[in-house]
Amino acid sequence: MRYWLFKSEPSTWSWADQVAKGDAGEEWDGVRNYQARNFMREMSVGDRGFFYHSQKAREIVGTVEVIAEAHPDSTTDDERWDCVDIRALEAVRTPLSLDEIKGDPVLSEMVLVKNSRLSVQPVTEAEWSHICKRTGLST
DNA sequence: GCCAACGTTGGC
DNA sequence: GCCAACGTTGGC
Repeated sequence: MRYWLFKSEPSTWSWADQVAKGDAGEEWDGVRNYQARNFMREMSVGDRGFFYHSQKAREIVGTVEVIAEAHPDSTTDDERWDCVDIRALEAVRTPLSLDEIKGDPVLSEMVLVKNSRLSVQPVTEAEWSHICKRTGLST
């Protein structure tokens, strides 16, 4: 299993929106960046990811599971763009802020810190378990 | 609200 | 195929 991070502006698509979709989940559509798309094409059903709020919030708020492999993005006819489907798994007990991530030696090399503009990105197993521990997630 | 960083587009 | 111009994202 691999680990990822999905970034979203809460005003566009928030954790609460994702939770409201329940186990049926929802397409992670609207990605128009090749790097982010390529990562989605690498995903398998069962992969886990963090859900991160960008802009004003800037914090990890929960975990998600990939429930469908990459398929054409239904919001465009442009066949270049694929996306996966994800469902909400678990909310963090306390959100982990970007400042805390930057200040943590284990996490300061995260893609989130190094390439802040990438909206879908890989997370290492070490980063995953460390964040789960810090935020009270069951992994 | 500003601006740096980055990605994309299009002219040459 | 290079690079300038432009648009977008997201942290501050």
